[in-house]
Amino acid sequence: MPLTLQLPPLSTGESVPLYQQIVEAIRREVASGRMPAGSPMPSFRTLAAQLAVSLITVKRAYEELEHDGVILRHQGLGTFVAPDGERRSKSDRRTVAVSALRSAVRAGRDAGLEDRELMEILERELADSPHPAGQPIGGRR
Amino acid sequence: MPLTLQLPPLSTGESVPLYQQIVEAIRREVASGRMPAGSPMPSFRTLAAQLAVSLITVKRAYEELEHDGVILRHQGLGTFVAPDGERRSKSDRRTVAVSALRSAVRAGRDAGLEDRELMEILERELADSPHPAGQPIGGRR
DNA sequence: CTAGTGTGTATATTTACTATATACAGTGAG
DNA sequence: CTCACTGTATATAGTAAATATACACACTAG
Repeated sequence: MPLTLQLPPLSTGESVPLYQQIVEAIRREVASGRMPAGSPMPSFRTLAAQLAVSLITVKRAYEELEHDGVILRHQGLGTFVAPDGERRSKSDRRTVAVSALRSAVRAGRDAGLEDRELMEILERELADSPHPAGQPIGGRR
Repeated sequence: MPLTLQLPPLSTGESVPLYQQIVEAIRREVASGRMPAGSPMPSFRTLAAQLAVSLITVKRAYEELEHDGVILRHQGLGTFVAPDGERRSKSDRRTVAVSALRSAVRAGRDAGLEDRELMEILERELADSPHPAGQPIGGRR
C-alpha cells in the first residue's frame, strides 16, 4: 500500500520543473525514514493522477531518483526504495544544505552583512522552522 | 571608460541561463560600490564581445536590471548605474541570502543535521570565504 | 546640415527542455 | 490464457534561452 506523498502542492508557476519538485519531495520522504528500504513507491499512474501531472513527468522524476540510487524500478513489478536510499537521500540533502549556506555567505557578503548578522538570521530561521516530526503520512487513495 | 566586469567565466554547462549569470555578476559589482551611481555600463556590444555571448543576451540581462531599478538605459546614449542602484542591489543580495539560509535549514533538517551542526558549517564557510575586498577591477580594453 | 560611428531596439529563427498523449512491453493472479 | 496491474518507448506541442541580422536614436566631425 503505497503512501500518499507529502508534496507542497506542486507550484506550477514557480518555474522550477514539476519533475524536480517531485524528486525533491520524494527525497525528503525517503530521507525522513518514513519510507524504509524495500517500501513500494506509488505506481506511475497512481502518482500522476494524485499530483494531476502526466505519467511521463513521474517517469522523469523516477529516472533521476534511480540514477541517484534512491529507488529501484522493475518493469511489471513496480518501484521500490533502494537498500541505502535513506543514506543517499540524506547525503544529498546535506550537500544541498552546505551549498545553500555557501550561497548565503556569498550573497550576504555582497549585501554588506556582517558575519554576526548572517549567524543571527540563520538562528532566526532555525527557530521559525519546526523540526521535521518524522510522523508517517496518512495513506489516503 | 566602462570597466571590465568581474565575471565567473560564465559556466555554460551550469544550466543557469547566461543572462542571469550576467545579472548576478553586475549586481555584485554595483552592490560592492565599485560602480557608483551614474557610472557608464559597458555597451551591449562591448560586453557581448567581452563575454563571448550574443548581443541579445546582454540586452536581456540589462532589461532585468533596469526593471529592478539598478541601471538606466537611454537609446543612443548608453546605459548607466541608477541613482540608488547600490542600495537596490544590496537589498536584492540580502533577500537572496535570507532565502538561501531558509533553504539550508530545510535541507539540513531533511539531512538529519542538528541546529548546532548547521551553525558550525556556516561558521566554516564564513571563515573559508574571504571578505569582498571592494577593490576596483582593472579596466582593460 | 550631413555623414559617420557610437549607442540601444526589434524581428525572425534555431535549439533545448518541459510536459503531454498514446501505444507498447513485462509480471503475476485468476 | 486472460486480465489488470506494473514500467517503457515514440511522436508531439509548448515554452524559454540564445542567436544573427536589420532597424532607430544621439552625439560629433567635417
